[in-house]
Amino acid sequence: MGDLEKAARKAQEFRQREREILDAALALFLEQGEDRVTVEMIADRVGIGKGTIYKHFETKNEIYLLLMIRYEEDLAEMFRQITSSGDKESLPREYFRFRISDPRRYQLFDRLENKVIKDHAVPELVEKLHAIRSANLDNLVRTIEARMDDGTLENVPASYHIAAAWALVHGGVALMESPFYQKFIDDKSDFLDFLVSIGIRMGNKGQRGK
Amino acid sequence: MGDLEKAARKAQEFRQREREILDAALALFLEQGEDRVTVEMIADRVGIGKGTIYKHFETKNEIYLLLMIRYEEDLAEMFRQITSSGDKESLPREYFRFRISDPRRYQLFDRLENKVIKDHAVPELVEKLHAIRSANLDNLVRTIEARMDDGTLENVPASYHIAAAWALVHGGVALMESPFYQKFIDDKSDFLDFLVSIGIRMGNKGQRGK
Amino acid sequence: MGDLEKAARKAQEFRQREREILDAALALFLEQGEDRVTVEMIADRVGIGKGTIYKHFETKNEIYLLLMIRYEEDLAEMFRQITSSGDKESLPREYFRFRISDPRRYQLFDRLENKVIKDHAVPELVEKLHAIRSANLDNLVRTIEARMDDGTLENVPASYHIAAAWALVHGGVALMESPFYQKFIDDKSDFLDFLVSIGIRMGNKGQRGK
Amino acid sequence: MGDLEKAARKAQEFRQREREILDAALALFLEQGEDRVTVEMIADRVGIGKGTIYKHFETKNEIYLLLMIRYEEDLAEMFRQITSSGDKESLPREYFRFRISDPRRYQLFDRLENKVIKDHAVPELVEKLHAIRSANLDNLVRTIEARMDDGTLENVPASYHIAAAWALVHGGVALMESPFYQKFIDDKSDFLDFLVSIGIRMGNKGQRGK
DNA sequence: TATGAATGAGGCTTCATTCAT
DNA sequence: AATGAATGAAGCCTCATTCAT
Repeated sequence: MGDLEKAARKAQEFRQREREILDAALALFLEQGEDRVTVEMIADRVGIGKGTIYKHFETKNEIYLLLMIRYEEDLAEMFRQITSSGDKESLPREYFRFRISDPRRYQLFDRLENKVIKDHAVPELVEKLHAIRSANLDNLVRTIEARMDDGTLENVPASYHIAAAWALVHGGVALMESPFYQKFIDDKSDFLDFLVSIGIRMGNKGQRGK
Repeated sequence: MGDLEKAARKAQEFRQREREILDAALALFLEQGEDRVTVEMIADRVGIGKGTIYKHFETKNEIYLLLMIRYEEDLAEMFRQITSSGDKESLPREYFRFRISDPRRYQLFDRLENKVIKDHAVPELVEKLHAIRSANLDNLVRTIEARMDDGTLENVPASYHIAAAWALVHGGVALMESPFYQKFIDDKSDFLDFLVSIGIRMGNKGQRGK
Repeated sequence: MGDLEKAARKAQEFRQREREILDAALALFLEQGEDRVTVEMIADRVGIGKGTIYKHFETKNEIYLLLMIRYEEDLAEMFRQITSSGDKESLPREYFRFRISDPRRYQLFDRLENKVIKDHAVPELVEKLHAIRSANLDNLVRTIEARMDDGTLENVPASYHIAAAWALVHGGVALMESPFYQKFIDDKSDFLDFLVSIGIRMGNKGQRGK
Repeated sequence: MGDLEKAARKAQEFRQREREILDAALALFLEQGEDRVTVEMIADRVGIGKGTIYKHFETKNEIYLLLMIRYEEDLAEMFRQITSSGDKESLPREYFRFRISDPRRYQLFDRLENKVIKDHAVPELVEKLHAIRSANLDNLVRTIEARMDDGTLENVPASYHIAAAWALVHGGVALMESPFYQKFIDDKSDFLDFLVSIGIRMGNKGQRGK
């Protein structure tokens, strides 16, 4: 095996370890809440030393950000696949399906983003995160605009439709994850149908003011 | 002045101080974020010693809870007033108006509740909080049920209507407070109109499946 | 005892503890070198908890500076006493005597000052330190200027005389503290006499160019 | 090319690399201060791996020492050249000129020597350093003694003259490098003239007691 | 020989809570 | 009741050194 090959393998392993760390961190954050998880706990779960984590990430905040960026990049990847498959119509639906698919993570990231921004931590990465998200939303915007041209959707800025859907999803997730409201709703799946039906007709034309 | 009177005054002063502490704590939490606020900072703002705070509250978590309970009790009080004024119809509207009226606080409490529950802290108070909230929601439920009898609202469990509205409000607040989405929406007040219009027709009859 | 008295005593005790911490820190720095001394070691020597140190000082760097400021203030105090005793003539001699009197400390502070400045740490205190030192040197300058008017000293800016003496003292201290040069000089006290004689005639008039 | 030649070339390359490492280390120490420079930074600047450094030096302290030894050996080399050129008279002047020529380095090494000695690190190398320095100083001693025989210099042990000059240089350097004293002296080059004039007449005969 | 990933002891600092006065 | 000094567990991060490849 040549030296070049070796180096490539090493680099690969390094990236693999990075992924392991991020996976472990994410799992722990979800299980115990980010505040309760120390860098040492992450290291222990991966089975490496504390210091090793700092070969991969400068600070704990960077781990937060990288996790969020990875999430947003997964979304971008999904968008790319859908776009190349020609089924642009399904973009918004898939977008929100993705977001809801793992509500705990969704909430975690929301919390983390707020915290990181409040701390003015790692601003370059925050910017990067927002750039990716912006690009993703741009895709959505274009799809929505096409639908407004169809006349299906009420003719307001496309961002309104997206934001409103985002809000409903965000609120729905918070609701379903809240210990209190879980008791308040008897039949969760039935309620979710109700919520989805609201979401679907939310921006439809001819509804307003009715 | 008799001893009894004196004791009564003292007790009153004690309760007054408790209120001051809670007010200071709330103000600081909103200004700086709960993680950045130490018990000492609260004491300093009230102008008392740190130890005194622990004469009133057992732990910092208790302060969190008491703040939330006070909020929920304010809601209960509002409900009582509206009910006694006979204008039961306006209950839901006022409920959500109240929640939105101070979005920062609304989010703070949401965060705190999740944290406190995750920590299994002060469970008696959590229960109390939930009990008050349940009573409040019961009031709403009754009003909503009346409207469904009218035929105005779609005939699903009343909790669905409430929860859906809660979700939309919750999501809307998160949206408007998020640094990222603030940039995404150009004309905030116009968007809010849009969101409100959705909220209003959300559970109206005859919409579903359209 | 009144409450006021009590408070005063407490304040006094607090300041006393501060002094204890500084004394312990200084002793340890001199014994082991500042890099080897941890905050915990200082606390242990005083017989208090680590956290207590941070009630008195914000950072380890602040301890460094406070130590230096105290030293410079002791000098100022000495100056005040000499001035009030009317014997202004002896100011320079006493100044340098003081500096040499504890060479280890003198060197420690020199090292600390350089380090703290390189780290841009606690700039307000650095400024304060320099302000006090400036005031002290101003006193010296005035005395020196008087001597130049006498015609005893060569007529150059007074700061030259002071700085030259400072340099000789600084170098002499470094020499006497250096393990290597200690071996190089056989009879230390004889050499010191030699050095002092140089210092004394250093700035005398009519020497230059000879 | 024979195996022997190859081995020789390898050995030479190895020594060359050692020099590169030391150069990089010195440059970094001067730029950033020794405490801020990690072994990794040195390796990066040379463009090699961190581990390689440990093939050349056992510890970071050894790097310190080797740097100082190299400096002292450069001095020895200079001495050898001057001696062979027959101009022994200029030895002391050149010695001090050399020391002052790079004041930052001079101070760095002083700091390092003190640190290393305090840590009892690599005693063999410390000894070696001191041996070379002793030899260098012996050369100086002999020159000085010749001058005392001339009657130019006051008749004290030669080491006194050397040590006194060393002290003045050391102090002068500290002065000129100190942020504080830099402000204290207005016209630096004028002051340096003053200091040099002191140095020149410092040990001259017939001055003492004046 | 060269590498650089991995290590983990060790340092600084924070802050909720306690307790003697 | 009120105080605030004292505590120490706990967290984040650094970096010289090791060692398997």
